[in-house]
Amino acid sequence: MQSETIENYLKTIYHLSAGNSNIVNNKQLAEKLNVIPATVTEAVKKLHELKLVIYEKSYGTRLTTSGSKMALNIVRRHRIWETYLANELGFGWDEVHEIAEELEHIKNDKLIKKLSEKLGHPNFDPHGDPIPDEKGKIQKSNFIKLSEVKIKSHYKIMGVTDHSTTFLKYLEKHQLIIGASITIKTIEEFDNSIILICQKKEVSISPKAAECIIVETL
Amino acid sequence: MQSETIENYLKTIYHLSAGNSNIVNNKQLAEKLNVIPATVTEAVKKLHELKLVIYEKSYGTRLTTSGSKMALNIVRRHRIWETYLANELGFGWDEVHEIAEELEHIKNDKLIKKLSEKLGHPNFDPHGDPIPDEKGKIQKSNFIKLSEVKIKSHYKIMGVTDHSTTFLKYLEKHQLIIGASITIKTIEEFDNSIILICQKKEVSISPKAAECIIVETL
DNA sequence: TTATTATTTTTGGTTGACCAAAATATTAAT
DNA sequence: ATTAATATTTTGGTCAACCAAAAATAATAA
Repeated sequence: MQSETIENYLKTIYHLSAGNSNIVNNKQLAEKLNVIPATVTEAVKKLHELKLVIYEKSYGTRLTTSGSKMALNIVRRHRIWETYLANELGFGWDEVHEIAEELEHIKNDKLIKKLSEKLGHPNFDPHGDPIPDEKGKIQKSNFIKLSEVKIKSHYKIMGVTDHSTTFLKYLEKHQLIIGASITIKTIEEFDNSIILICQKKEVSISPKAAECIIVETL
Repeated sequence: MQSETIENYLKTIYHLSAGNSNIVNNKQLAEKLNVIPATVTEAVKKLHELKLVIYEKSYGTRLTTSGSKMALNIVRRHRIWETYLANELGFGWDEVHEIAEELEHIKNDKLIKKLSEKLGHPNFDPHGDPIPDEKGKIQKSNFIKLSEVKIKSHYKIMGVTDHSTTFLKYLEKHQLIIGASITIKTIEEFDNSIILICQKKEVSISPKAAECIIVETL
């Protein structure tokens, strides 16, 4: 198995299992990786052989300790590059994800070390996502999804979990900026839309979008 | 054909034909690309189909205009990255080549543009090799190989054509530094070694090494 | 100009990553 | 518990990039 293929599978399993070692099924994986489920079956069998995942037939796949270590390393590389592109090279935070998808596969520890150094060893990328350190440790915080907030409370927008250009454009349109403080006004009974105050403006956010926005409890 | 494979073939053909459209043969190509000649035959046939090279059976291969354009673009990316790694990230000039071999395949024009911009649009990389501009134009200069110098003349060391670590270590050992001024003392009749003065020290350079060192006539 | 050597090409085969369609499992619904 | 709907796996096959060995071609030397 090619190292880039392995990395893409591990990374995707990691994301789908939400960092924990939750079980991931073939269909989800196939969708994210743009292949058909049959291809995933083949792949996870091989990853099992390599002891990077535990694959249980017709049930699902989860990362082993060493698979998880590798995944965290890829996530680190990705997020370091994203941060570097945004902070040092002046890319917009809606542009960096795509480029980082390619850059993350360059395997040179010294390179990542230098980039991290230059950035002052950041713990979060421009999307607000945490950057694992060299050992894979993630700085955890009291971040929750916007869909989980309580009414009348105050939060700070910290990041997103969807990096698609369409979603980032949506945020821009609604003037939701990373770092902005928000107050939850109400939550619509009808459709669970969240009405919040951001930069003095009242904004309505759909439940789908709220699932993808990370806020910090203030 | 995969884009990375194409790029590696074009780049190698470019280098072996010394920038001109000289004919390159399969054996040379195979050696540089670490494949067997039979594999090269297959590949150049396909590149011919793609109109990136002109391949004449049992004779050799040369770049077409569009193949040359692509090759120059790859060379540009490679050298921009080398320069960036050395100048902005503090890598040694003997380390950058290897990393740039990977980075050169990331296709994002804006990225290279930003890097070049940050570097002040350099025309030469840390090895002294010229960096083609966006249009593929190479800044030419009165550079010659150290093996072609005249006795008693003065030159400046501008770069090398061999980027192997062993060679770069050799240079360091002989205190040959990019940018240093040198004077040719004599050329040994016996073996064509070049005796030169560099940083007040007398150094003897073998013909083989002299082939790989680029100097500028002062 | 033939013989020898070197290079190139052809032929047949492998491996990795994929797919389509058929066959099994699993899960959910009646 | 049986059927229907979903998800998974198996089977057979493709395509790109490679190799080994044999055959063909070209270059060089005798």
